[in-house]
Amino acid sequence: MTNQEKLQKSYNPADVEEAISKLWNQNGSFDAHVGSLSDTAFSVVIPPPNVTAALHLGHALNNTLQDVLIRYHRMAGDSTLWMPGTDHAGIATQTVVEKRLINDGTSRLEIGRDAFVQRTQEWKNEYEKIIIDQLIAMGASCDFNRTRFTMDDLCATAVRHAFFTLFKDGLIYRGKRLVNWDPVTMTALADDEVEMEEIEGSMWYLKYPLEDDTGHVIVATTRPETMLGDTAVAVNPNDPRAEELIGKLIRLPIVGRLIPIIADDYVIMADSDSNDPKAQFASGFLKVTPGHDPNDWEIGTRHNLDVINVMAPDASISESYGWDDASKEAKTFVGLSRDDARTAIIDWFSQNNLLADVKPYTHSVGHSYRSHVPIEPWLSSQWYVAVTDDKLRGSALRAQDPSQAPDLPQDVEGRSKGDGDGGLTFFPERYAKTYYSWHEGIRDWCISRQLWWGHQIPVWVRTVPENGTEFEANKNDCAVADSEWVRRGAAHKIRRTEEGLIEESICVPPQSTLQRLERSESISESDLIDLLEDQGFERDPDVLDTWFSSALWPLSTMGWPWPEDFPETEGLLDFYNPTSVLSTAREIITLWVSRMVMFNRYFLNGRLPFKDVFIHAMVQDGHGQKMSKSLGNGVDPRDIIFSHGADAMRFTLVQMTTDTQDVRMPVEMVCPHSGVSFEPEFVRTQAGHLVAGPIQVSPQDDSKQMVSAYGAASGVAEPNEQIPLARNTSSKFDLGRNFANKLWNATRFALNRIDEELVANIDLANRPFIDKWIFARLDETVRKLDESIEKYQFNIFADTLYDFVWHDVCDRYLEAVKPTIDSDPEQQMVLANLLNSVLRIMHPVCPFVTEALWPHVRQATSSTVGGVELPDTEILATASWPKIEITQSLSTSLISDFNSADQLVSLVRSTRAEQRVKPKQTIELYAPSTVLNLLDRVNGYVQTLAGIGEVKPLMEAPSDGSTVITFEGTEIKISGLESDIDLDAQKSRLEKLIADKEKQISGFKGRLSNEGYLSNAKPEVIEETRSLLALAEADLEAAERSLANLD
RNA sequence: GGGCGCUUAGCUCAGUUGGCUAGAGCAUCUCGUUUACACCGAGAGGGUCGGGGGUUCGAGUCCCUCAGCGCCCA
Repeated sequence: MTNQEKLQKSYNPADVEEAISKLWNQNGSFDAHVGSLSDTAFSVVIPPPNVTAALHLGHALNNTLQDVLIRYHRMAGDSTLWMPGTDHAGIATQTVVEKRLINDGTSRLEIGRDAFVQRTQEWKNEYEKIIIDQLIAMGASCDFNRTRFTMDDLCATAVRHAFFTLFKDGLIYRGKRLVNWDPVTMTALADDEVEMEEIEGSMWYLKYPLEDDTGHVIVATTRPETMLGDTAVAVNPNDPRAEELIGKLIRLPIVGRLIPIIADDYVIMADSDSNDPKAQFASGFLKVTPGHDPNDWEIGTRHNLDVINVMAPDASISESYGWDDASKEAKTFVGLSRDDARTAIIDWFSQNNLLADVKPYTHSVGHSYRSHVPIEPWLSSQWYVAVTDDKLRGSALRAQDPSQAPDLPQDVEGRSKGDGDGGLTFFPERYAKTYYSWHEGIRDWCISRQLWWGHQIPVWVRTVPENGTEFEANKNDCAVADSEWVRRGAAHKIRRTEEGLIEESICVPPQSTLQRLERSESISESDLIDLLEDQGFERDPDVLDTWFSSALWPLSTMGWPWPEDFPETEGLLDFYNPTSVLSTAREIITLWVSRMVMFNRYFLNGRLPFKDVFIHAMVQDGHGQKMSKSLGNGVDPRDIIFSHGADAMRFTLVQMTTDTQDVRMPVEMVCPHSGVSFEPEFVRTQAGHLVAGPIQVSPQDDSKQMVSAYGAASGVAEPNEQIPLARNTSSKFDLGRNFANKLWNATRFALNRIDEELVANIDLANRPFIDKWIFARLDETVRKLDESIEKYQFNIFADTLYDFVWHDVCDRYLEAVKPTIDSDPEQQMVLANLLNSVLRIMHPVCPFVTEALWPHVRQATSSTVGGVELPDTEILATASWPKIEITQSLSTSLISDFNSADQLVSLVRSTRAEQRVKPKQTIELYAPSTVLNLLDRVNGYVQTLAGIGEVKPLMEAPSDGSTVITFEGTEIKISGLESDIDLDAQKSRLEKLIADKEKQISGFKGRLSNEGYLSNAKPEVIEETRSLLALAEADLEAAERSLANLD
C-alpha cells in the first residue's frame, strides 16, 4: 500500500524543499569520491561568485545549467565533482565595504589596514553564507564540504606558489609605465576593467608658438589639461608643412619648456573631406604627452622623449610625481582637479589669444567599471605578467580545437601532440573566435592593485644607490642567479630604475614550497621575511588582481601545488582536472577563461583546466538591461523560489536557454502588505539605467509603502517594519510551476490506481498497444535528452521533457488507460515503471518535486518491465538514468500508428466541438476497413480519447443524422450526436478543407512538373512530394464526395 | 572603429546540413468541473518570418544591402 494520502491536491514547494535539501546533505548525495582509472570523471568548478552581494537570476541560470549537467552525469554513472566556492573580488568588495564605513561615519584610512581587512572579512563571511544558502535553496548539487574561498589557505598557497614560479621563470616583472588609473578608488585597472563610453566633449585647438618667434603651430586636443606635461609636438612626415618645421623648437605656453617638433606617421593628417572624424577634426599637429596618453607614450618611446607626470594619484595637477620644471606661471595650476585645470588652462589660452578654435567632438573615453569616472592614463610602477610570452599566449591559442579557430598567428609555435593542444572546445562555437581574437592582440597583464583587500604581493623591495650593491643591473629586469636570498630559497631580481638607482626585488615562496626546495641554507618563511625586513626590504603594499587567484581556481581548489598538505584534496587534481566543462558568461572569456587556460597549462605541463567551455545567455531585466550586482537590478532567486518554487525557476530558466537569445525577464514586485503582484514605477539612474524606484507605493493602499530590491541594493532606502522590503516575482515562471504541479498530480493519480502488489515481471510484447507505445516514446525521449545534453542544448532538453510528460504521459497515456487500469494489475505496474522513469529523467531539471515523489513511486514499483533498467535506490539524486532497450519489433510502426490514431482523435474532437456534442455523449463511428484495421491495432485508443461508443463498417452508416470526416483519403461518418446536425458548419468546414487541399495539390503539382526540381532535388524528397500529393488528392476526393452528398 | 548576435503570431521564444501545409508557451475566444490536476481538459482564431535585392527548381534558413536593437573588444 502506498502512502498516497499524504500527497496534497497540488504541489507546494515550500513544504518539501528544505527537508529534501537536508536529506541530500545527510546522505552525502553530492560528495565527490575520487574514482579508479576505469571510472569516468565528470567535474565542474563553479565560477566563484563575488562576495560583494547576493546572487541574482543570472547566477541562478548559470548554476542551474551546471546542476543539470552534474545531476545528469551523476545519474548516468559518472564520478562527479561540482566544486563550490566564492571569490574575494578585490576592488568590488573593497568598494562596498568602504561605502558601508562611510555610512557608519568612518573610513578605510581612518581605521587602518588591519581593521579594514577585518571588517571586509566580516562582510565576506556574511555574504558567503548568503550565497551558499542561495545555492542550496536552488538545489545546486555541489559538494558543499569542499566549499572554497579564493583567499583561504588552500587558495593562498596556490597564489603564492604560482607567483613565485612565474617570478622565478621571468614571467612576472615590474615596470614603470602608463596604467589605467582610477583616481577615485586610487588603483590601477586592467584593460578589461575599463569601460568605453561615448562622450560629447570638445576638440580644442591650441596655438603653440615657435621658439624662434616665426609663427606657431596649432595642436588639436581633447585633453588640454595635460599640456603641462607635453614634451614634443608631432607632425606626420608626409604633411607638406613637415619638412620646414621638423627639428624646430616650440616654447610651450604656461610652462615655458622648450620642446621639439618631431615627425611620426602616427599623426593623422588634417582632411576636412574625410569620412574619418579623426581626420576631419585633426589639425595635423599632435601635442605629445608621454606621461598621460598611451599613444603618446609609444611615440615617446620611439623618439626618446622625456616623460613628465603632472598629476597626483587623485588626478589633480601636482609637481610631486615627476614634474620638476614647473614655471611660476605653471605653479598656479598646481592643486587643481583635472576638470578645473582644464577650464583654467582653456581660460589662460583664451586670454592670451592662443585659443584658435573649439569644436564639439564626440569620442569614446575609458571609464572605471567600478567608480565610473574617466580613467587617467597614469605613470606608475606596477607588476605585470608577461602573458604575451609564447608559453602563455601561445599556449592559450594552441589549446583551441583547430576546427573552431583560424590558423595560429605567425609568431606562435605550432600545435604538438602534447597534452592539451587542440583540446579546448567552445559551445556555441562562435565564441571560439572571441577567445582567439583576444589572445591575438593580448597585452601584458597588469596585476598590481592599490587595494587592501586581496592577496598581498609576496615581494620585498629595496632600492639602493648603484654602488650599494654587488650586482650589475641592466635596464630591464634581470634575475640574480646566486645571492644570499637565492641560497635561502627566494627568487631575486634587480633592475635599474628610471632614477638610476638599483631596485632589488625578493620574492618569497610560501612555507610549504620553501621547505620542499633544494637550497643551501634552510630557513623558515617567517625568519626569511624578518631577515629581509631587517635589511631594509619592504613588502610591496599592493595586492594582486582578483583574477590572478581566480585563474588558479581549477588548480587551487583541487589542492595544487601540495595536495598532501590538505588531505581532503588528495587525488582530486589527477582525477578531476581537466574539468569537463566550464559554464560561464560571454565577458568572462577574456577575464577568466583565458587566464585559467594559460595558468593551468603552464603549471601542469600543458594540461587544460577544462575541455569544454559553455557560454550561456545573459539574463536581462524587462528593459533589456543586463542583470547585475553593481546596477542593483538583480532579482534574488529566493524571491522566485518563494513565489514559484525552486523547480519552477529551474525548469523555466533551462527552457529559456537557447544558443542565440539572451533571456529577458520582465519583473513584477509583490506588495508585502497585500501579497498582490504589480508592475513597479521605474526611475532612471544617473548612469541612464531604468530601475524600480527605491520606494514604491502599495497598489492596494496608497498609504502604505515598500522598499524595492534596487532601493535596498543601492543603499538608497533601508527597509524597516513600516516600509518593508518587497519581493520580486515574474509570471514567466508560471510555466515551470504549472509543469511541476502537473507532474505532481500525474503521480498522485497513478498512486491512487496502483494498489496491486505484483511481483511477476512484465513483458511489453504481451501488453496492449498503448503500453508498448508509451515505452517506445520513453525510449525516444531518453535518447533525445542524451543528445541534447551532449550538445548543451538546454532548451531542447526542457522542451523534450515537457512534451513527453505533459502531452504523451498525461494527455494521452493516462487518459487512455483510465478505463482499463483498475482491473489490470500489469498495467498498474507498467504505469509504476513509467513514472519511475519519468521522475528520473525529470530529476536533473526539477530535483525537488521528483525527490519528494520518489519514495511513493519507488514503493509502488514492485516489479520490472523487460528491457527497462531501473535499479532501486533510496535517494533519487543518486539513482541511475533509465537504460532502455526495447526490441526493434516492438517499436516499429508503433509510433506511426499512434500518430495516425491521434490525428483521428483530434479530427473527431474538432467535429464534436463543431457539432456541439456534449462531452459525455458517446457517438458511433462508421469507417472503411483500412481505418477499422487501424482502430483495431491501436486497441481502443481512439474510442477512449474521442468519446466513441460503437465502431461499425462505413456501409452501415445511417443515411441521415450523421456527419462526415475526411481522414487519410477516406470518409468517416459519425452519428448518435443526439442533436440536429449543424449542416452549415459542416458544409463550411468541408469547403474550407477542399480549398486547402486544392491549394496544396496545386503546389505539389507545380513542384512535380518543374524540370529543375525533378533533376535537382534528392530522390527521397521527390518521393515524399509524390506521396503527399496522393494523400492530398485522396483527401480532396473524399471531401468532395462528402460535400456532394450533403446537397 | 572591429567582431558577434538579434528582428518569426498580441507577448516571450523554437525552427539542425536550404525541401512536407512555419511550431511552442502565455494571452484571446468558445465549450467543459462530484470523477489526478482550473497551477486543469477539449476546441478555435491569429504570422506578406524587419524592408529591399540576389543565388536556387525551391529561401524563415545562403549572399548583398538598408533600418532598428543588444553584447563583446578597441
